[in-house]
Amino acid sequence: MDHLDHVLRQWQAERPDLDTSPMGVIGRLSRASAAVDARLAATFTAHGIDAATFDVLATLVRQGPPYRMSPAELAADAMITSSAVAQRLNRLERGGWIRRQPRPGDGRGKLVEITSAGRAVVDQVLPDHLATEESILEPLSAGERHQLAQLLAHLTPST
Amino acid sequence: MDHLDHVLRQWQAERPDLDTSPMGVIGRLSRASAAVDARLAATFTAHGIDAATFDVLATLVRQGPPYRMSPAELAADAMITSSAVAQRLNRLERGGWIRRQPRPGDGRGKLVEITSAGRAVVDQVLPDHLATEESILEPLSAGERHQLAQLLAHLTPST
DNA sequence: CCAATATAGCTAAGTGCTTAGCGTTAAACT
DNA sequence: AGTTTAACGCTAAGCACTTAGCTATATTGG
Repeated sequence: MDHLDHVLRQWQAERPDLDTSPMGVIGRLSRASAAVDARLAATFTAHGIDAATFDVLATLVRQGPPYRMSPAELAADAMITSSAVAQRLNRLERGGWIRRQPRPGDGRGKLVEITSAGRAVVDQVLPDHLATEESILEPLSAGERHQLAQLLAHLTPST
Repeated sequence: MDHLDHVLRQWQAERPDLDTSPMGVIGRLSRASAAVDARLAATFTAHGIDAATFDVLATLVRQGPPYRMSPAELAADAMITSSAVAQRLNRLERGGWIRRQPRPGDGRGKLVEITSAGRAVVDQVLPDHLATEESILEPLSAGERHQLAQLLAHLTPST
């Protein structure tokens, strides 16, 4: 009897003419995501950064050498606007974690490169971050995790 | 081969020393939630409102008569701060969708009551909203929906 | 070739949240 | 009873995003 059970019961009493069952799934998805975000944020705060910072730095690291991406690629990867990327990069550049370089052969473009300080942040935070994710998933068996990932993939068209 | 498969492959190449598999589940959860939110938002926009507005009005309606809640209850239900609730209520009150009344017997408290105009908004939007949710879940069978809800509930401690 | 259009990245302004802190009323403690 | 502490709802300020629109460079099409 979680929160969504209560919500569905209320709807059933107030609007018995409607099939409100989809709310049970979508509502739990929304609340699970918010709960997970909150737990991840705590780890980032403990390391003096936030999720947006880690997101950009980790995305650059996982590209492998030479650890460079265009702002547009970063935007697509993080599912945010190019404007939001520009503002994130301003902060990260002020902090000395990334550098902007001109893109060879295209005077419009830039390449974002992580600095050694930025690499160090990822090296320090990543193990803790993974441990937090692992502890979030602790209630699920390996099979259940796989099953959950599969089901979620069906809700995410073409990303 | 979705986006998360690609991400995991990158991590495997760059940091084979770490078990990055939890990212596959948590990442898909995050992206699925974002994708769902975007689809829901489109329906709300089509009706000239946003998710926050619908959230408050629908929460009041599903309480049943007399459709009243305290701001604190609204905050707990929506998982936002009481400050955010106060600002949402300011907008909704300006729009004529809710009323604030003093709480009998407690000079500190208030009771938020939905107006007939607010009820009308929910009556108009709710069927479309449910249709959108249904279409989001369309790739999943009834059994899979139930399974997904169960798995998500395990990730959401005590809400 | 060169004008028209598209692309890349950015700033400015607007929005809705959070944190911090206020005034008011209720409850708890001596 | 009177003082302290807690609870309630709110505003002010700060923050990270969005949308709108800018400049500069590339590409397309007559």
